This record gives sequence, C-alpha cells and structure tokens, in this order.
Amino acid sequence: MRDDKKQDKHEAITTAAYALLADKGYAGASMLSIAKAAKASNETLYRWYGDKRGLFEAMARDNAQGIRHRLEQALSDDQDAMQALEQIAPLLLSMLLDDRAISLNRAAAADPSGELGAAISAGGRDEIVPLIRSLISRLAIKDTDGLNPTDLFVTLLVGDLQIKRAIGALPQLSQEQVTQRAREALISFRKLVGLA
Amino acid sequence: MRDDKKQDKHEAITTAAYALLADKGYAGASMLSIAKAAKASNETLYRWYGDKRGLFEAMARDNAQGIRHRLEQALSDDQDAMQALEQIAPLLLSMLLDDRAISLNRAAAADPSGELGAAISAGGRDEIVPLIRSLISRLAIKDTDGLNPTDLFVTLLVGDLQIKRAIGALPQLSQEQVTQRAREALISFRKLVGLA
DNA sequence: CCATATCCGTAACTATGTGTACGGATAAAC
DNA sequence: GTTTATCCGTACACATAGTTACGGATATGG
Repeated sequence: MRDDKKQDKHEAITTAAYALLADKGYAGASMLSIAKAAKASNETLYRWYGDKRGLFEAMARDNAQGIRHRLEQALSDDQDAMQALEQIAPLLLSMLLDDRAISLNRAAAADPSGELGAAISAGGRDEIVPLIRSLISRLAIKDTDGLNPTDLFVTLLVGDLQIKRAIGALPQLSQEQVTQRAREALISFRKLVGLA
Repeated sequence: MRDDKKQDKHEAITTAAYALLADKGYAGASMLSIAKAAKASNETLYRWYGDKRGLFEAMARDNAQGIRHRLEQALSDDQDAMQALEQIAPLLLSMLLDDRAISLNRAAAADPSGELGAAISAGGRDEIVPLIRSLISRLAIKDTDGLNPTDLFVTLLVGDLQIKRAIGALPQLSQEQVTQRAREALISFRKLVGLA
C-alpha cells in the first residue's frame, strides 16, 4: 500500500477507534469492531500496531504531537510572551478537553498496565510543557513565592476539568466557556506572579 | 445475617473490590473475583448490589460520605474560617488522591454508561463542596475578580493531580508533598481573594 | 425445636474480546 | 507479465466476564 493510502487508512482506523472509545469505553472498543468500522482487517491492525494497547499508544503520541503543532502554528514571532500565552491558553484548554484527548484519558484510566498513561504523560512532558515553559520564562516574573509558574499556569487553566470530563461528569465545554476559563486563568496567573 | 455481620461482609467486599480495581482495572475486577476474595458468594453480591455497577456506585457514595465525615471531624467550633481551611486542605487533598478515590475515578472512566461518574460527581457536589463553600463564605473576601472562590480553592488545591493519578502518570503523594501542595494552594488562594 | 430467610459454592447460559492463522485478492515493484 | 508483499475477510483457539439458577448449609427468629 502506498504511503498516502496507508496514511488515509491509519486516519480511518484512529477515527473509528475514537468513536468506539467514546461510545463503548476502552473494553468495548474491540480491535475487531475498530477494524470493521475502518474498513480494514483485524490482521492489518495487529500487523501495524502490535496489539490493542499499541494502537492506543500510537494515538496518544499522534494527539500530543498534533497539540504541539497547533500551538506552534498559533504563535507568531512578533507577539510578546504574554500575548502569546493569551493566544494559546484557550487553544490548549480546548484541545486538552476535546473528545479525543478525553477518550484517550479514559482509555488510560481503564488500562491496568499503566503504559498508556505513561504514553500520554510523556506526550505532555515532551511536547507541550516545554513550549509553555519557554513562553513563561520570557515573562518578567517578579515573585512566585517559590511556586513553579508553569505548573501554576496549567493548574489555573485546566484544574480538575480533565478528570471531570473523563468520568463523564462534565460535558464538552462551549468555545465561550473555554475562552472565559482561559481569561480567568490568566487574570489569576498575572496576579500570582506579580504581573497584574 | 445480623446487621453487624452484614456490615463486616460489606466491608470485606468493598475492600476486595478496591484491591482488584487497583490491580486489574475495572474490566478485570470481576464480580466473581471480588466475591472469592471477600469470601462471599456471587449470588450475595448480586442480591445486595443489583449488578456490577451498583456495587461500584455504592462504593462511590460510601467514599464521599466518608470524606465529608472525616472533614467534619477535623473541624472544631473554635477555629476561624482560615484556620479551618488550613486544617482541612491537606486532609481533603490526601483523601481525593488516595488509592480508593483514584480507583473509583478509574472505574468511572472505564464505565461507558457514565452513571458511575455521575455518582462520584454527586458525592462531590452533595457532600464535600457545601462544606468548603460554607467555610469560604465566612472569610472576609474582598475581591475575586468575579471568580467563584470555592472553585478557585479546589482548582488550586487539586488541579490536575486526580487525572494524573487516574491514568497512572503520578504515584501516590507522600504526606509531605500533600502538606506542601496544600500550603502553596492556600498562599495562592489568599493572594487571589485579597487576604494576603 | 422448627420454620423461614439468606448465604454459599458451583453450574449454566450467554456473550464477547485478544490475538493468530489462512487462503484468496489486490497492489506494487521490477 | 510476473513475482513479491500486503491487505482482507473469516475462522479458530483460548480466555474471561456478567448474570441467573439451584440445592445444600447456615443463621435467625419465634
């Protein structure tokens, strides 16, 4: 299969996997049902991904790379650091809480091995946090009372929304709610780091 | 069976369920394996709890009630509100992140129906948040820039620790780490609500 | 002591998932 | 056109889970 056709099939497979994950949970998102929905075969899934967890780990890496890529695209060279944070805060929040990211978190919570969770965590650590930290390090922060400003920023932005979404206690946020939350997080963040 | 013996058996069942949940995930924590580990029978579990999800919902309610009860016990009448918050912040954080609470979150994330998540969320809303809100309403808060101080407090205290714990990306925090995090949350909280 | 209710251990029924294997079909490279 | 590699659809082996049913054992109340 040519690379572009293979890429299309990979896309169909992961799209099917996300839909089944959202609808039936990790246990109910069987490899056979994913293959059928993607119009691929069982044998192909095992050949490409190794096993069920291998498929979901690939999806987690794709998702983290996609988030970093979109954050990078949203930045431009002529913004100052605070403008850049204002730019990406709602975007980051939106992506961390969208159905795909949440479905992956649910799969990781259901996976007893912990390996899928490790893949998601590595995605955050390797792809997203460095970008945030880099922006925050350009701010003229005066005082943080010994707190880590990157962690503080993420805490204020995301808080417990991911776990609420993952357990189904919170529906998808509207774009307005996302924007509002991001704005409030930045107000609090500025106050706490002495930039208000 | 007498009530106290039944209570003992209920305790054995839920203890077994937590252990299997932590070890094998929600799917692997089968009703048969829980019954065996609790030295009860399959038929008894179905008679008492209805079905698998009924068992875990009962555990979620028990857990929320237990958290509220321990918080109430930690408070005394002669503390002012800030002292009371300082008292319960590390305790609340510790309980929200302990293995039992996290196991329930993982079960809820794995449950495609959303009902287990609804039970956990109701526990938070009905048992824990009112207590926090009541304490915070006694504070002489000057200004919150339109933010909800109860939500802010919980955001600063818990942040994304629950989802990290649920996906296995973070081990159990030590008591020292819990205390430190609670202290930092309260410093930030005071600053943000004009009590610093 | 007897009657009743409940628990226990196991079997049975139904269902589904993971992962491998296989022969035919198709795509791709030479 | 031929050879090789890969995909597809299906079958298969193995395993396990949710839930109900049943007869004997035990606990409880009168």
